[in-house]
Amino acid sequence: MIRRRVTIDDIARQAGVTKTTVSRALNDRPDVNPETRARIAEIANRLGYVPSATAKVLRTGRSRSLGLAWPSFTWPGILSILRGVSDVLDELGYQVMLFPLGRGEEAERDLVFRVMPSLPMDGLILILPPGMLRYVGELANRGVPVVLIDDRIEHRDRDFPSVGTTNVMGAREATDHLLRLGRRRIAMITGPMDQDVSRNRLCGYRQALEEAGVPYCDELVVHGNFESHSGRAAVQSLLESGVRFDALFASNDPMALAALRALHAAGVRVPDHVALVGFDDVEATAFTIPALTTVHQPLYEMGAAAARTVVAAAEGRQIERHIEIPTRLVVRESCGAATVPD
Amino acid sequence: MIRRRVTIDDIARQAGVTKTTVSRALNDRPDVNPETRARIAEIANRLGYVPSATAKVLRTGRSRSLGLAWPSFTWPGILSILRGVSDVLDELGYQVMLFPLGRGEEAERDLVFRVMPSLPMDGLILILPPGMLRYVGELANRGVPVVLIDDRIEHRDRDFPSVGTTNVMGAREATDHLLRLGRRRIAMITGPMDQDVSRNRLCGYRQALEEAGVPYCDELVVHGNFESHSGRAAVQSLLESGVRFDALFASNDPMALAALRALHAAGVRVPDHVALVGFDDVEATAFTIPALTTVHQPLYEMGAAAARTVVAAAEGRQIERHIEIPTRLVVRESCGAATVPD
DNA sequence: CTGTTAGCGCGTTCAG
DNA sequence: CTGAACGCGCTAACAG
Repeated sequence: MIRRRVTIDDIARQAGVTKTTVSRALNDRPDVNPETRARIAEIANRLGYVPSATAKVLRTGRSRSLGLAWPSFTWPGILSILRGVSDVLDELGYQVMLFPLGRGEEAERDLVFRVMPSLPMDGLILILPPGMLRYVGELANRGVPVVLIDDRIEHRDRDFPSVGTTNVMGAREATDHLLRLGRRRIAMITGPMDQDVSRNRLCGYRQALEEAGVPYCDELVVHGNFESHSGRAAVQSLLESGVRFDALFASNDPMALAALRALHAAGVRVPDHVALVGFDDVEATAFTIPALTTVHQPLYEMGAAAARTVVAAAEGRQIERHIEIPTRLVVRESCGAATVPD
Repeated sequence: MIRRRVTIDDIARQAGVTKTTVSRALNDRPDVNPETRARIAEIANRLGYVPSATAKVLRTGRSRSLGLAWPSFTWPGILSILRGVSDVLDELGYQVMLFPLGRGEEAERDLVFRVMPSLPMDGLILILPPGMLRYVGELANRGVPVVLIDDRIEHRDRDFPSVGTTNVMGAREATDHLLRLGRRRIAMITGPMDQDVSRNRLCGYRQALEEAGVPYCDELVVHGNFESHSGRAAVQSLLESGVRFDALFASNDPMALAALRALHAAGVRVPDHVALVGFDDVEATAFTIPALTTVHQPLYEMGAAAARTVVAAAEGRQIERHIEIPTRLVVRESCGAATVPD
């Protein structure tokens, strides 16, 4: 059985006032007689009144809901971000609407020119692969609060605020960890060098070596592309080249996992012969044997920070242009910890 | 610079007609002069008109958007479901709003009594942990289309339609695979026996044995609780009991992964000494050495099916009460395949 | 402290 | 084929 929706008019009638007064009372506005307010609250409650978000939006232009644009196809890490966003927004009383960007550029255009103007979103959180920022700048022009989450880019001063992480420092800590364990011939598998993130992680690696006074050695650095198979290829090429190495730092976990497997297949023992470190802290790293030491990306926290930022912007508060959340080294078994000096 | 929103009134004025006509033209209604229609379309386009979803909802009561209630805290599998839902809804032109249920029962009540009546959702997809179905029945009463996704319950005839999977058959196939490989002493780690899913998977195991004429053996069955550590405990208890076994079927992957590790630690070789199979096909299973054979849960497809179903219901079409999507055995290395007879 | 009036943008009668 | 008038539910001037 479907009964008609209870409106402020119904309450007004029962309370013997106008809907204006009801509206004021229910929204905790000043200038309402405490008694009247109480009476209205009681009636609203008794009638099971629930405000119509739609009508409110139409009138006020604000909806307490945000869009979350995500590349639905990729990468499990997105789940952590989503959780971070969702938890914070839930707490702040905001709703989240999901916009998959799987269709690529067309989807982005749709979002910017059709969906956002149509739907009542107070702001937008973007989780975009690098290079997909074709149209979203337009939103910033239009005054829509937008925050970008990207573990790959450490950019300030772009079109809109962003949340990132410390790729350089993460890589430096990882490398440093290997150095402290006494490893000196540390090989590295990079990501695709046209991406900031790859350059940054390589940079961190070099910094650590330099600080430790260990010479950088070109033949120890092999280029990968963040895909699993390139991790395997990298190991093969290292082994074939005959270059000696006692540690391996892979720029991301999929490559590290593949490397582990390739080393295993070649009879190289981890961590005895070669200590291995990855980057990202994907779920699987905890389950391999040996479990993989890796650099944890604070994705949950990044999502949470982005959510807080965009809400702040939507509510007209001042916000930071760029927030950077530190990575954290997760030491597991693949480095043969135990013997850490300090 | 913020310009005022373009409305049908603006178009009407330019076209020299009323907004009534514009509305009709833009919504592909009959009874509009083709010329007028074309002219209106042209003007709308030129002005960059975007309909206000809010106003439409207020007027029509339908929003082309659905709610997706999810227990944000748990289980990576949720990502696949989310993708399935999101992809289908994107294709059908529906929006998805996320409702985290992390706060538990209170969150559910909120959703049912505050959020759904307030927001203009045409339907709701529920991903709920078993036992959390306290208030949602009320939505069904109110005529809101609701579909439940649950890999754990194979229930028909409940309050609302549901999408599930074939736990019994999946377990039977897994066990059968081990039998075909010549294993006869197949141990099993169950889930918590108060859950349907655990009973079903055990049931599948027994069916397979029976069909193969292999006697069911009580001391080969150890009870776990789906948590990692219970997988380790189960292996320890099997080893300590001294019972001979040449295969192990774990009721889910976390337990299987832990079991792999425990066997490894005890010097038991997988698959040589013991063939191992899990259930769920979580990401990590592909990365262990040996990679884990497991039963794939069609989570993506379940999400997709649920989305299609709830849309159908929202649009007044007839729907099935229960959809069951088959599991699929993913053969990797932990059973020592190769020698499969047929 | 409260009521009157107006309108957010749209779809839908009911007349022509 | 088209227009006039109305209302979805709510908030915001402006009066009193």
